[in-house]
Amino acid sequence: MPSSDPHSLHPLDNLLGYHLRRASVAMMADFGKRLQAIKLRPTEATILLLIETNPGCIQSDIGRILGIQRANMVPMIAALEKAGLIARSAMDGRSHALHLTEQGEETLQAAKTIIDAHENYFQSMFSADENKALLTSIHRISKPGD
Amino acid sequence: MPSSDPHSLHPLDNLLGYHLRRASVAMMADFGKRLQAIKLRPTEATILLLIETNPGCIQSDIGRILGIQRANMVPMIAALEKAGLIARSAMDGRSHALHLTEQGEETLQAAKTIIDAHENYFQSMFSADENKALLTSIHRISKPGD
DNA sequence: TATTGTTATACTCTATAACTATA
DNA sequence: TATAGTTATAGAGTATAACAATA
Repeated sequence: MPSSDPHSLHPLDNLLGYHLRRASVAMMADFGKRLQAIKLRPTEATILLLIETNPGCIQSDIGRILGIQRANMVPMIAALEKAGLIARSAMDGRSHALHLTEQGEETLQAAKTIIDAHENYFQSMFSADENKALLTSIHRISKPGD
Repeated sequence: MPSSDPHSLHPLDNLLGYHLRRASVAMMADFGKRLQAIKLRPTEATILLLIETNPGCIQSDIGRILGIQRANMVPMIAALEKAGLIARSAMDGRSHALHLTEQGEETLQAAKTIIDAHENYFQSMFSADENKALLTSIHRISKPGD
């Protein structure tokens, strides 16, 4: 096998997909660990952020934004309601508007502090320019339509 | 709430961790879909690459490199052996050297063609300079020690 | 006819604890 | 004492199919 074979020497080294996965796992692990302090999981914190920005949205909206199946949204929303962080009020006969409770807003503020610390921890690995370039590039990969 | 709140307008837009996750999921989905043609899963293709580059390695080595628990390596290696893609030969009484079979080498070559197409599909979103910067940045996040 | 919420289910991936045999 | 392989098990996350109620 020729030594110029791009897979030979370090077969994973130039693979964007592999390192994207490892980086994502590393950040998710750090985020999850930090969120344990307020008994939230990463997806739950993300849902609280979305409800704050889109009060009155329905759980199917959130599922579409986050790429989560409707069926899998059910236990997540139920858990947040049971924990007293969100409230549901009937819109039509089939959908319920979602809002943060007072406790949900308080928890979200704590989550935001954690998110900032977590993001700063990783983003401080890079210069401002590197950071902007990195976010722009990753956006391009993750955006569905673009 | 002040409009300068970085979480308000598009609460996920500036979150590196969120977009890293979405990008990783997008690439993994594409990779997995392409690999179905040769009945491999992403992790299995990665293991074949590592065995080719490190013939005679043991499954615990692979687990350490990929961040997979020893217990979870067992069914993966067993499946690759059952599929006739790898062979095990006793080293000591407790560990087995791993090698690709002929069929395993053939399958790996097909996997490499798929990997190249998959990587090119995503890396063609960027210029050569952008690509290098992106890989360098992601390496920095995913590398354990650095 | 399409959408919302729901249940049930299954499959993958991951994490932990314990055991054995070997070094 | 530490390591390699293994088993069993439990917890997430994710995917599909089906159904009732509603739009």
